[in-house]
Amino acid sequence: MGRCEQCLIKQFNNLNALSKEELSRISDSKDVHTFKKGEVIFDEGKFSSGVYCIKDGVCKLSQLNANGKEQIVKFSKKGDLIGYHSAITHEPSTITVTALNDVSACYIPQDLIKKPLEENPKFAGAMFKTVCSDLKEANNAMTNISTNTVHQRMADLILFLKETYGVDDNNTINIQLSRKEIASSVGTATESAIRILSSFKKDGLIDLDGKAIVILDESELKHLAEGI
Amino acid sequence: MGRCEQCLIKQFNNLNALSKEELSRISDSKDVHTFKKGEVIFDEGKFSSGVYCIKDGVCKLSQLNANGKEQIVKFSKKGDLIGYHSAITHEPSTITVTALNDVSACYIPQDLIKKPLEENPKFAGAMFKTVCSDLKEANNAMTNISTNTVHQRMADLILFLKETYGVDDNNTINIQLSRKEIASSVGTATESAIRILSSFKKDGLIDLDGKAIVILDESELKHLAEGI
DNA sequence: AAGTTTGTATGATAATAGTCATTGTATAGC
DNA sequence: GCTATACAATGACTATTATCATACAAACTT
Repeated sequence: MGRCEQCLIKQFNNLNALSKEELSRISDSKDVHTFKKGEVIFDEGKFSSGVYCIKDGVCKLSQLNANGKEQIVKFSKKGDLIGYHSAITHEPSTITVTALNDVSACYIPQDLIKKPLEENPKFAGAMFKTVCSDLKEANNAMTNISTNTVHQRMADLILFLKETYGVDDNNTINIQLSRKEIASSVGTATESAIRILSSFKKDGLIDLDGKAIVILDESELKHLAEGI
Repeated sequence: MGRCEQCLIKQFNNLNALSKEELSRISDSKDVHTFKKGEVIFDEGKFSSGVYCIKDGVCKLSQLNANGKEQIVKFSKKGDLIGYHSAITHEPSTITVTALNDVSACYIPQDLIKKPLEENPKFAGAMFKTVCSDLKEANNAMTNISTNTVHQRMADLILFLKETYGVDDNNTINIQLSRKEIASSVGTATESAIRILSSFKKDGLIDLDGKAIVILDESELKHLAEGI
């Protein structure tokens, strides 16, 4: 197993603010976990006893309402740290994290994160900024869901997926979600999500090939997302 | 003007984690600002050059979408610190803060907050927990807006207002919002909010007297909020 | 390979919520 | 106190979105 000191993933996250000694201590105790597509990494209501640094793969962070409807609140990918909430607040997790494709992640025991958080201002400051940014995104999502139509949010999601995960040579988005997952992210019923994707295809905005989404008219999608 | 060292408000927030020296330095530079009902404390898109500690009053934190629809993302009251986002991230504010009634707040210049944030782990840790808690609430709100009906969210808001601001001897909620503000918090149109409040009154769940809301049947409101 | 399960697609319909219009009612400014 | 303005309430109507039903396709199971 590789050493954290040499790991390139941390260039993408706040662990690069740690000192050599702190990294070395983490490297001695960390453990690489792998999760198959669909597997739950940790569960709403339970304590996550540590923090995961995602090495590869994408996962969804979601919540269930009282009637069992799911809302995806965030996607996390390579470089993201997940599970820090419990480590900071000593409260059970309020979200479930599920692998969307095969995920490998380094598990870092809670203590090894908490100590630098208390003693290393550079690391603490970086983490603080990350949470502030997450909060900003959550507020934006709330306003988006509340004030925009499902059509707008669908266009917005497609653009977000392109922005975040990129496209291949054919302008096909580099991540494949099920229709149910798309619906849970947009905040609508699965049937509505399917219908809107079909109408986007009919209107020449996108092409659909199974779960793959090809972006055909990005500027029109942008107009749609802004409600024009 | 009183000294921060003696101020009782800080018992309710993270400033109590500051050292005597830090508090004294803040006290020397702080400034009490007052805002009339409806006045904007700071604006979406602009930098807030400092942090406010609310001494008295209630304010709303809101965002506008592209079409000018408002979404209230949070209420803040006595003891809350607002405006820390810009101080941490050096980005313009993504929310507008507006006084809902007459507000007095101590303005603390950015530098005096940033220094303890970097050097005082106790204060930094407390602030970190606060932002994590805000994030948790924002995620819950997102799921609530996305998966619950307007009726449920209205019942939820009424219970939240009671929980947060209390009720007087007649079970009247100790804060008065306009119908538009209620609608912007619930995430619906003003007319819909009015209609739902009227139906709650008709069903004996609440009583309405101008802007005042009297809670008559709390347990039924709870059932409603949970979708039962 | 056949059967089972899960996911996708679409029509029909119903529920929900939004918009527009109108009237009445406070509230603020002069 | 009176007028202008904003706020509240409600009806009528429309638009949006969810639900239910069904058909078909894809992906596992054994």
